[in-house]
Amino acid sequence: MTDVTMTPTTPTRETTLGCDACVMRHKSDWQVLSDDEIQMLSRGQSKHCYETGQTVYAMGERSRGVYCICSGAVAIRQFDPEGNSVLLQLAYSGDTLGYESVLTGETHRCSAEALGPATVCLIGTHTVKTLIARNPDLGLQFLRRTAAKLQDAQEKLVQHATLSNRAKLAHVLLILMDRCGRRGTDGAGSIYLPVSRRDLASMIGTRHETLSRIIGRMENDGLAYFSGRSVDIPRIEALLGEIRPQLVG
Amino acid sequence: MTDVTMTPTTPTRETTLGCDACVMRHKSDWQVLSDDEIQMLSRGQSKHCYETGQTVYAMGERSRGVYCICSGAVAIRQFDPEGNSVLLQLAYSGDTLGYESVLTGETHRCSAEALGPATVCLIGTHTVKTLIARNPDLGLQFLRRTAAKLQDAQEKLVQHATLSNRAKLAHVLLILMDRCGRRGTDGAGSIYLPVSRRDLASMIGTRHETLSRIIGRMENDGLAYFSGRSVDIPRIEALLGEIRPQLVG
DNA sequence: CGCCAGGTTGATTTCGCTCAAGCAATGTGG
DNA sequence: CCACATTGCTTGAGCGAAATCAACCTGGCG
Repeated sequence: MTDVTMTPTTPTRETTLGCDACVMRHKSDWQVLSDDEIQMLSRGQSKHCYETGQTVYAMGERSRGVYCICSGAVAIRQFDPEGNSVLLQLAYSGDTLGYESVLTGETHRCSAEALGPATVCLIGTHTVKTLIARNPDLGLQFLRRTAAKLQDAQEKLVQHATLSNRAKLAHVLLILMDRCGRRGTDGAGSIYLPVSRRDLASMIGTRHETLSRIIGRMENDGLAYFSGRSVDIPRIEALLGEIRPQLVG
Repeated sequence: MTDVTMTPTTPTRETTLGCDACVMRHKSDWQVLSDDEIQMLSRGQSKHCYETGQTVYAMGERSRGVYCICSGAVAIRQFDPEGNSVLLQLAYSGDTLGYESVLTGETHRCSAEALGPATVCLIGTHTVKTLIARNPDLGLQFLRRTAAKLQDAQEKLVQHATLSNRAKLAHVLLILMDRCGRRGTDGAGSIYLPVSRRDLASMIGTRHETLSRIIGRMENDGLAYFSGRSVDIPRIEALLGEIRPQLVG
C-alpha cells in the first residue's frame, strides 16, 4: 500500500520563447498548424518546468487543457482505490497528453508525473478547441495518435492474457531498448531504465518481489544483467525468443 | 489450441435502402452528417448479411473501409501465434469498426466475427476519407469514440494487473448486465451471454477450465447461477462487492 | 448410431502472492 | 560526525490460485 499523497504541483513558470521556436515544432502533433495558428498556440500556452517526481496533472483533477512535453519524460499512471499504482504509458518530448479529458469534459483518469527534470507546456482548453475547429487536420492528427495508442493498449491486453510474467518483462525491455537503449555492435545492448522496480513491476502486472525473482532467474540464464537502473543485454535476439516460451515443440 | 481457419466470408449482399432510412441513422457516429453527406455515404456503402460465426474482416487482411453495424452483435478478437484468441471487445448495432486500419493504412490487427445473424455495412476507404475531409465533425466524433475506447482499454489493463480472476468475472458480468441484461424488480437480474465460455474466459485473461471452477464457486456462494448461456444474478450489488475483494480490513 | 465441439471435473504441478526479514543507499537532526 | 529513520530493493518460507493434462459428459448433427 503506497502513499497516495503527491508532491505539490508547483512547477516553475517560464515566459520565454513561443511555440514557433520550440524544438518540437515539427515533431509533434502540432506540426500540421500553419504559422499564424502557431502564433495562436503560443498565446494560449504556458511553459512549466518540473522536477523529478512532480505531478503534471493528477487523477480526478479537472482538465485545464492539454500538455505538450518539450523535454524530459513523463509517466502516465492510474491508482486503484487501495493506492497501488499502475504505470500505463511512458511519454517523451513531442508527445501530447491529456486531450481525452478535454474531449470528454470529464476529470483526468490518470496522473502524469515527471520522471526527471522536464519542461511541459499547458495549452488551455479554449485554445485547443479553437485550433481543432479552425484546422481539422489537428483533430485528425490526434485521431491517428489515439488510434495508435488504442492498438498499443489492446496489444498489451492480449499479452497480459497470454504471456508469462517473464515473457512480458522481456517484451517491456525490448520496447525500452527501442526508446532509451543503446545498441552495441554484436547484437548486444544496454538500457538505463527511466523507472523504478515497482513501476516496472506494475507495467507487467505483477508485484515487485516477483519481478525481483524474475530478474534473478534472467541473470542466471544470461539473458540480461541488472544493476541499479542499468540493464545489460548480451544478445537482444535471445530476449525476443523469450516472448513465445511455450512454443518449444 | 484452437483451429485458426475461419468460415469463409461469403455474406449475402443486399441492395435495398440507403443510409438515410437506416435505423441507426441518428444513433451512430454518422449522425453528424448532413442530408447530402448521407446521400454520399449511401452511394459509397454496401450492406451485407452475416450468419453466426461468419467473419466480417480478418486479422492481417487489407482494410477495405469501415464497417457500421446495422443489427446484431460482433466480436472483435485478436489471435496470438499459437492460435489462441482473445476477445477484446463486443460491438453492437450503431457501432463503427475498423477505422484504425483506414487511418494507419495498415492491415487489420483484429478480426471481427458475427456472434449471431447480423447486418453490417461496408463503407469504402475512399468514401470515408472524403467524408472526413468534407465534414470535420465526423473525424471529431471518431476521435471522441476512440478516446473513450482507449480509456476503456486502459481501465481493463489496470484491472488485469490488480484484480483477481473472480473479481474480473464479476466486472465483466456487470458490464454485460448493462448491455444485454434484464433487470428484475428486487435488485436481481439475468443475462443471456452473447459468447461462449472460452471467449468469456479469454475476456478475463484465463483458461476456460479455470473459468468453469470460478463459476462453480460463485454458484456455491449464491452470487450467480449459470445454465448454458443464461445467467441469473440474485443480487447485483453482491457482484459489485466482489470487485474489491481484498478490501476487508 | 458414432462423431464432434463445448463444457465440466479431477489430479498434479507450477507459479505468483503474501508476509516477513534483511540490506544498501540516502537523508536528517542532534 | 554519528545515531536513526526512510526508501528501494532483494531474499526466504509458506500458501493459495491457476495452468496443465486428462477423463468424462452432454447435446447437436451427419
